[in-house]
Amino acid sequence: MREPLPADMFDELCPSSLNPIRFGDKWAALIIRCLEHGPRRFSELRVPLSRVTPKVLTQSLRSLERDGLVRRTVYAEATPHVEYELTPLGRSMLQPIVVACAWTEKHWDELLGARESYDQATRLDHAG
Amino acid sequence: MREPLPADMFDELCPSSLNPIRFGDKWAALIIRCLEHGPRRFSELRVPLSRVTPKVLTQSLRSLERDGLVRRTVYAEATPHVEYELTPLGRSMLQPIVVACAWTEKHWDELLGARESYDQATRLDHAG
DNA sequence: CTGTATCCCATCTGATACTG
DNA sequence: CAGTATCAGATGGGATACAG
Repeated sequence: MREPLPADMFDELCPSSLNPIRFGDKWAALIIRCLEHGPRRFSELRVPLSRVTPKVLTQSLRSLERDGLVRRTVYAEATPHVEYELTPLGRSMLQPIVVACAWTEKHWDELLGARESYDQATRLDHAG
Repeated sequence: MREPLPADMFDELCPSSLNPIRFGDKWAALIIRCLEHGPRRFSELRVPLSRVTPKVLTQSLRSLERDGLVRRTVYAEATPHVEYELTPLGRSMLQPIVVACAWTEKHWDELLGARESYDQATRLDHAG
């Protein structure tokens, strides 16, 4: 039995919307990291990605499948289900993702600080 | 006198629209690489980025400036001009960018092949 | 030279409800 | 369980023209 994915796997502030580094669409990198340790079912992915609607999650998975990064397998058994897993190509993408995430993590404060300063200066500009 | 940037610096097929790895907006990574070897003027950047309209180029530069990745300097001399250059933070981003670009370059064919196969299979699906 | 102003369209993302 | 359908909003990007 594999480990369930934790619901708090991703910080609410972490999604790619604030992260300047993006791999494909908004959730692609997070999905790939969810698949790092083996195949996952759709419902499993929904746990850590609870803020993603099923429609968007499907979209994103299809896009990853299209790029050959993820393989989708349907099991038409008594309890039918679907599993997603990384292809070798998808797995190879973990390296640049990890490097990028490490950069972001390391410079997160610097980044937020810069934005704050810039926005404040801009506001003052527009006011005065 | 610094080297002018070549007009064919970027392949038409290369822009981030096809590249699944993105750093910020569509042109951010390309801009950062344009600034790798020193400051550049707006008009200089327009040469290799000829497919980017001035409005969008400005937008993207502002966004990079906001994130503290690029510094903008105005020279109000007889011939006024503006120079953009990487901050240390921006320079540090070169590493993840280079890693990501290396990945994309290495797996480009694989990626395009996967898309083609997927699209073809999808078309057949919808036809038959 | 270094941008801005408008207008517009495409894409992405999301909310909500529904289905084989 | 694993999605799809529909509608809507936000955002990004681009064309074109103009300005300090």
